[in-house]
Amino acid sequence: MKITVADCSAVYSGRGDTVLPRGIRSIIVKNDGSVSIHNDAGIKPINYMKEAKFSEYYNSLGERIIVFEARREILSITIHQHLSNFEAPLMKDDPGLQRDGTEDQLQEWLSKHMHVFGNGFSLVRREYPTGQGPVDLLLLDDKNIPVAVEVKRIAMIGAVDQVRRYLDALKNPQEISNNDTLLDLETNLSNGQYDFTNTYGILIAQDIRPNTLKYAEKHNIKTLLVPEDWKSQ
Amino acid sequence: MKITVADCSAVYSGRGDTVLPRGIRSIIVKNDGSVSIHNDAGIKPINYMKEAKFSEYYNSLGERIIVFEARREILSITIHQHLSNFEAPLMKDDPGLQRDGTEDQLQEWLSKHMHVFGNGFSLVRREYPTGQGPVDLLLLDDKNIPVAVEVKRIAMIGAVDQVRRYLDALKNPQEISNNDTLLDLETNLSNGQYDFTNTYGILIAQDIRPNTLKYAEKHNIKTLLVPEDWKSQ
DNA sequence: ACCTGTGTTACGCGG
DNA sequence: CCGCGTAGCACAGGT
Repeated sequence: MKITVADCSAVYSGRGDTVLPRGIRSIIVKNDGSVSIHNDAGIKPINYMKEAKFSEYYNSLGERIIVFEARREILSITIHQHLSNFEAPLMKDDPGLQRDGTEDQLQEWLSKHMHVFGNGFSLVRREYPTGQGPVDLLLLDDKNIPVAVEVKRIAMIGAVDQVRRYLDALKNPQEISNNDTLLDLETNLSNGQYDFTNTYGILIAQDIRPNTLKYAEKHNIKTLLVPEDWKSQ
Repeated sequence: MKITVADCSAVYSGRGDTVLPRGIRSIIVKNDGSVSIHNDAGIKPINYMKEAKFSEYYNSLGERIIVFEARREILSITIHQHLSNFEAPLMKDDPGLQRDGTEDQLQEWLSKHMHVFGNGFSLVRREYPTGQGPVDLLLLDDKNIPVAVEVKRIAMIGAVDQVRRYLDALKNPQEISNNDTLLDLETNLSNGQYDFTNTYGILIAQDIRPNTLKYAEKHNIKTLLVPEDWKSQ
């Protein structure tokens, strides 16, 4: 990874359009071709582009212009004054980050601890396809009614809408989306055994925001909190 | 901004929990106290924390441990081997990025080009409060029916849900959210003049994804595309 | 401080 | 390549 400190300006065009006025910043070019222009605050770069190829030119003032290109995007950096350089030789294959308590782990844990949902609940399958994307968990309750469960670490209003979409799709299986996978279709067909007419939704999370709680209630979606010590159960 | 290259490992605990195994990386500390640990690929740092205060210790192996703390978060970096250092003196106040074609600009432009919506449309107001957050534009159509318009650059499925929430809130103004601002309430009261019983929604964007189009149709929300050359009109 | 919405979100996964 | 969903999302703007 190579760092250049320079008085520079930049123009980006692609997914959006931005202009970065002249100023002194760090330009970081990584081994995979990713570039970022950083100022002296915050986490995110001001301008950036990933896995790009670059070429260099000189303008009429003799200033160096570096053009990064990829995927119908272009980032052009003008070096008005080069200040310093630094080379950081890093690892080729970083072992990478290990996350803990992710939604996926929570989903896995819940699939093995049905009692959290109440008595008589059983798992049909994780990531059950609905035709509007897979629902996190499909359960059967004590009356054998299928239940669509959305799992979140922090549940915000969009999570309720997700459940509504899934329930909608489960109740109206005739609506077949272009984006359904073969798996979707096969599963739905082979699972004609499930009667979704009375299906309902549960939103379960470690934290549910007050507005989200209200919104869920309004749309008859049940809400549950995950036991705080779930990881140690 | 100070860059340290080191063989390091890290543990983060706060909004989530992560462990970063030992490896050679760049540790960037910015002037506002933000830290990021970067590997040699991609745009995002592996670990990071913003505007944190740090303190240093040495463990029994004589390795330096830097602990960053803020807002009930903690990031602990162990320096197994220090490799190099670099200081990049940047500007205190960066002029910052100028964006073009943002949703806000698009909204502004649309508010002045009602003809895009059809004949006889007029603007009531931008950011009209609904009790479920402000709708981007509130219009009156040729029959004086209020129309809730959601503006997006790229419209995905969540945008449709947003419109549904707004319409819902407009049709049922008795539901007063905790998060309504005074402005919300005042405006809603003073605008009892509008009859929302027949209100409907329009989703307008530069790009609407196929699934989103279908989903909008299903819920009787109209969709419109912004003229591609809107910026030059 | 929390909540809401945008972003060139980035990133990973699946098709 | 697109579509979808998560993220320690970051960040700005409001209350």
